[in-house]
Amino acid sequence: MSNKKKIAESAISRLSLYLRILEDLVEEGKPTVSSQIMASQSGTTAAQVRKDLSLFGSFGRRGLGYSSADLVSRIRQILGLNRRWKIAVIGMGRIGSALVEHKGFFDRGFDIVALFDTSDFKVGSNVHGLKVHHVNEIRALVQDKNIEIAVLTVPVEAVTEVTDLINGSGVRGILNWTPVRLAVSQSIEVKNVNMVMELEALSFKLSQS
Amino acid sequence: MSNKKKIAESAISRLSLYLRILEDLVEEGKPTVSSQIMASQSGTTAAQVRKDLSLFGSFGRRGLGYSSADLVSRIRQILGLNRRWKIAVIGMGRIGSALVEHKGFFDRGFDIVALFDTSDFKVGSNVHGLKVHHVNEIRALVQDKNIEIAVLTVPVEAVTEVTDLINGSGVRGILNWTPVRLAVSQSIEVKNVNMVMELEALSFKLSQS
DNA sequence: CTAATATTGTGAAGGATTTCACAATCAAAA
DNA sequence: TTTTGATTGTGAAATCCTTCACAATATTAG
Repeated sequence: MSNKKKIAESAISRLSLYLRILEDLVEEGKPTVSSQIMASQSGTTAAQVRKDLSLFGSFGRRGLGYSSADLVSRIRQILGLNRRWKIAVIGMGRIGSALVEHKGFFDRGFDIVALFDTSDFKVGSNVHGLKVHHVNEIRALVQDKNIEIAVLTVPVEAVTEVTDLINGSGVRGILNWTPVRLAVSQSIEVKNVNMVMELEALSFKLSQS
Repeated sequence: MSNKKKIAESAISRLSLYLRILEDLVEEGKPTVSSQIMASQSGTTAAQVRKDLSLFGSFGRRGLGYSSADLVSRIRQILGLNRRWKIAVIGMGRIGSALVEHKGFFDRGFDIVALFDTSDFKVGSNVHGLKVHHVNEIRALVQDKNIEIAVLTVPVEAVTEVTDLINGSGVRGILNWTPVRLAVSQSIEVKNVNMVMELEALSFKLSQS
């Protein structure tokens, strides 16, 4: 499935947005939708919506618009959401545990199937019905349960140890909550989420005006 | 302070990144730093680093590089971090409460000074030493405490009610954790943080390869 | 004092993304 | 059947962002 055409990151996150909007429209019983409607609901332009979709094919009908239900399944297909993903959460601090108990992931196709921590105090305990394992067991459990994505919520001090364990474990993607650039093998996809950086961007904008 | 020159979002988040790197370098006692070092530590190019900085002035010395400490204070100035920001967290679910207890915000200049929720069950309780107020009190407390930023972690059903209360309350920026586009007055800056969208972007990349 | 080496700041080039604008197509109305 | 109105898909243009490349400037060594 090696697709050569380069797709912009920004196009992908808009697709994610369109998907949510379309699902709502289907729920509301709207059978068709125009690029204009999607644009206004997602805060972009109709041309942008059409261009984004055209990167992957011609899904609409001229003069008529798009079938909402069809577009939902097209976008799910494009984003790789026509299946479920197994994920591990590494780091059972406050944020890690809050994420585990968050229903939103399951609802959208992501199953949290394993939890890890470095502290002996937490290892062995239960979070939301799942046992917390020691990070040393990452490799074994990833292979055993076919886990492809790891959500990393450990403290900065633990990052080196944990990334070493993740490398070569079989994990293919990481959602990194730590404020550290991860030193992982090139083949692992990393997405960084950084609350403080977002607040700093807000701070910049507020200082401008 | 109305600066007309348009600065790219991406440049700002890199600046945030450089700041963290520079602070570490100062800590390590490195008095100067080159664009090359900043680049390799932040995963970009030396030219990009210099261009980013040059958007705001000439902070280095040819042949020598930049003074780490000076650059820290320049970037803090640029990002509006030469002051503390007061923030409110609205929505005391699992994620909201986890954020409140997270030390990282305080450490980097953001003080959580008020908490809100819609549920009578939670209102009146204490989270991390702060009383939880009813969202109806948003306006009064924002004005009283001079709060400028709100972090929104309420469930989707509550978004409309809460954004109505935020509009005109005096809040100037929102860090929005809900998967909903907020209908707020144009003068309010919104930054969206969406865990599921990040996972979907990972899903896309993993499906490509 | 001169040469060698390091490194910034920046205009210009190159590349990527967004917007424009319009032919193509469809349904419904006349 | 023809016209009208809606709407897509997409090259081309415009805009935005990144990279290149080099003059300018600093230090150090000889």
